[in-house]
Amino acid sequence: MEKHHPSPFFHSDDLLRRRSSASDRTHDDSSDDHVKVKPHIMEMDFFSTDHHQDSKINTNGSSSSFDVNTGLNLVSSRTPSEKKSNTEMSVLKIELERLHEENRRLKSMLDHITRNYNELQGQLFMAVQKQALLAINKQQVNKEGVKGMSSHPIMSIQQSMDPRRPSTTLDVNEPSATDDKRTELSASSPANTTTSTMDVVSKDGNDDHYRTVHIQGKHVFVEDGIDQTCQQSWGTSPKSSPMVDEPKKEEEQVPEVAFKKARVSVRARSEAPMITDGCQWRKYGQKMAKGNPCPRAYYRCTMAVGCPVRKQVQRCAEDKSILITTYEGNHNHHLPPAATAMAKTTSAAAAMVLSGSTTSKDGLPNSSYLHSSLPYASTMATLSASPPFPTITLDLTQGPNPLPFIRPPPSPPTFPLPLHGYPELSALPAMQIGQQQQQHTASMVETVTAAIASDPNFTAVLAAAISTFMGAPPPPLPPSNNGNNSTTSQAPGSPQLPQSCTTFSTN
DNA sequence: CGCGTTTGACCAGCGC
DNA sequence: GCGCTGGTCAAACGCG
Repeated sequence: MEKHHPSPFFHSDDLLRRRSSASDRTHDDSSDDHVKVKPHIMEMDFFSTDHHQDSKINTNGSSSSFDVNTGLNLVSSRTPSEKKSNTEMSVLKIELERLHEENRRLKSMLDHITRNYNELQGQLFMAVQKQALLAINKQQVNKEGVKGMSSHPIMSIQQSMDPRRPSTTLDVNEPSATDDKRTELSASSPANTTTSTMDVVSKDGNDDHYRTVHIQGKHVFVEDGIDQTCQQSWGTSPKSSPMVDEPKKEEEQVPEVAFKKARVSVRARSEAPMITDGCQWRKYGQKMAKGNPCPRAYYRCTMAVGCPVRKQVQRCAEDKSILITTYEGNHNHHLPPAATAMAKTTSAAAAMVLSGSTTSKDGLPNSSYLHSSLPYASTMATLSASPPFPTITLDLTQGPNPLPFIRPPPSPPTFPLPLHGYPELSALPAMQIGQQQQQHTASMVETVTAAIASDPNFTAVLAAAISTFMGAPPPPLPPSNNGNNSTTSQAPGSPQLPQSCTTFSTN
């Protein structure tokens, strides 16, 4: 259905290359001619009306060589206007050459920048998670050392119990404001109306103890709980899906299993029935889901035979303009260039999630959980996880507090978002990284979340990152392979990750 | 005719 | 055990 188009860069470059190839050829010819064919030039000029030789020679700006090469003193037979046009042609060719070179330079620069961006983005989110967890540990230490922390502007700690299992949770800032077992590390700087949230789930050394970090605006909520993914298998139909029995070894790799079986979904406003994410999908079913008048559509990846990746697309019952798409499963093939670009862009960021598992403690849909517990839920992007299917949810919907200047374009949504279309995305992480090295935890978190809040598509890219990283082709394999090598390719050295668990849609 | 979508049937898991 | 629900299958259908 969805056809991916070659990158505009490729197009323009290709065009340029093709255009310039003519000049390349003539250029080479000329040089060759100068060296080797020179003895024959006389004959060629004598019988040919082709002016290439002349123009080549003229590029040297030496009209005398013209006479010498031909030996026919043809100059005298040319009109001044012909000479002039030849000169102009040469100039144009040189200019074309120059542009071609410049284009190549810019292209390599772009590659370089993209690579750097990927790395930095990954580092950024690694740092966010690290800092958040660091802050938790700090609080736990404080909690043990100091009692009555509620007077602290940032921290107040509250012990609570997980419904299923005792766990230590921290409730900071407003202990009585919510019953959620979470810790909020609040940066003190006020008045940032743009908010966005991101949930990061990590695991402790303890196998079944997980920690969810919600980032909302300037606040970081930390949530402890039990990791169910180690005990619970995820998947669709155990009977049918080839992905289930595909790699049975996965079952032995507990943490990876948990991650592989994660889902990633995105809530976003979109009028389009489905979003373009770089993969090809075939609809295989549609169902009416309970509590939602809109049917849920089931799609299967058709980019490779037997690719187990599926996705569900459904409109939100409360707001039909919101499209909820959920990806699950692992691609067993190389991603198309569009998806690969997205994967590259964001794969590093997913390393953050990799460091833990993707799960959360309660079985509630995280969107509702977050929306009920977070004041700006409708305007923020949320990335969360929830059992029984560990699901990373990205909420890109914008509600009563829209960000007028950063609204996504109204055109049909297409993922991955072309980075070059969002130049600020390239600049931001590097900026933030530079700041994070110098600033306090709180301000770092603030910076990060502000960056996320400043552009919903940044979050989209992040979500894409995580989901695509989970489904990204092994790094050593060449990207942009459209050839759907349907061999199950797991990088020998790289962890097995769920592939392309992503859902995208924008306005 | 091939490919993708539609749609009812079927199956499994879960809760009562 | 039964019913509900989610997920998948596969035959029928439509379109280019």
